[in-house]
Amino acid sequence: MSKSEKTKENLLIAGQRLFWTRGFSNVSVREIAQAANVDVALISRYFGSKRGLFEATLEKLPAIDPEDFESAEQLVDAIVELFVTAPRRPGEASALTIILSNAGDPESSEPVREAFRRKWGEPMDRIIGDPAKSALMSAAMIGVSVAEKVLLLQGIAAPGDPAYEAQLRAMLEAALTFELVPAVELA
Amino acid sequence: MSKSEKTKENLLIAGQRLFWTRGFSNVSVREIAQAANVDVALISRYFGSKRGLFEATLEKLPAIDPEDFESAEQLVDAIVELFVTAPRRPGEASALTIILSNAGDPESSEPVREAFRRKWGEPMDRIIGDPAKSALMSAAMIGVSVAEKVLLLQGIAAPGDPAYEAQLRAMLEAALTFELVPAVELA
DNA sequence: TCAGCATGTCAACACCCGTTGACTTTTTTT
DNA sequence: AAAAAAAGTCAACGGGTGTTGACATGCTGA
Repeated sequence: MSKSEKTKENLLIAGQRLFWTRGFSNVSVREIAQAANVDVALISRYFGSKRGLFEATLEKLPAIDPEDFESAEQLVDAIVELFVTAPRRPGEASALTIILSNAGDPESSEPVREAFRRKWGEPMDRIIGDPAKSALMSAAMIGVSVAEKVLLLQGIAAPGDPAYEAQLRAMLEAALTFELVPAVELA
Repeated sequence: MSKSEKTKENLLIAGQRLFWTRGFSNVSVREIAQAANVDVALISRYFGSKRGLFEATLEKLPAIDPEDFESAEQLVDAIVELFVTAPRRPGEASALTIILSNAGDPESSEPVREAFRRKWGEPMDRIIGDPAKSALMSAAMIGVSVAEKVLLLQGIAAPGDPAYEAQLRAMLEAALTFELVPAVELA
């Protein structure tokens, strides 16, 4: 790897960590440069602009590959891994945090939305077949994440709790079989 | 109403509209002042600071009163009204949008979280009895809102669709009866 | 060795931010 | 009508923002 490739990589890693947790507008280029041990000017040089670096980090998001799945049920495991297990590994932020921390900013929410659609939304639609159920599963994951990370609600099992993953899995399966429109009758 | 009360009111209305839709850090005091036809300096004068105005707008959020409910089931109607019907009235932003558009900003997410807890979270806990189910209902509403407003997912019935409200109601009722930990068995 | 390119450094740019204090205007009270 | 209080105006402050271009340094091939 050439020298410049190495500094590009450093900027990407630092940008990823900061952008993904605090959102585009809440992180400054100088802060990223300092975290990457690199001069600020190099961000504009190598990525064109702050936004360019942001979009480059989005490219590093893991994606769902429809080829890997034969049934919708198999998807649940992958989603739990992608949205819950992986983010807990050191250095890997939650994909959902990105969505949330950029929700209010029109400039950054658009590339985030596009990345989500391309990397997860469309593959999930393809696997599940029904866009409504696919959307509902996304909604379930997002809802729990917001409740846990933003509102800091008690009651939902803590992420450290071994029951947490099972609970999310159950919610996803419920979403998968949830009868949409008209409303279901419940006891 | 005295003259100053009127301009305070104008600032609150403008701040409400802008803060609640675009988030604290994505709105400038000059923009609010212009929208309220008022000088910028008056924000600091009347509310102490930008943050002071922000917190003052949060006080105008509608609240849930436990006195009004005898059963958890009655709550579903109120939540749908509060989070779905009311925001569609002109000038009233969604309470959920506030949560989302401030999720990435540590400074503003704290007062938002506090307001949420005081106005909705605790009353809901009181009515439902089980904090886990209460949290799950919040999560359901949030998830659907993010899917609809942020990710712009297709598949979930559009807000204009008469089926939309019934669908949300069904989701809330499902959350209310959803068996948490251990995972439920589904067909 | 020296030219040429790649890479990194630095200071400055124009701009926007929230906040402040001195000032003028308007309203109310004496 | 004069004095006092309230309300509003304006310019400037220090500081942070992303971006740029001139310059210095490093490395590489002729």
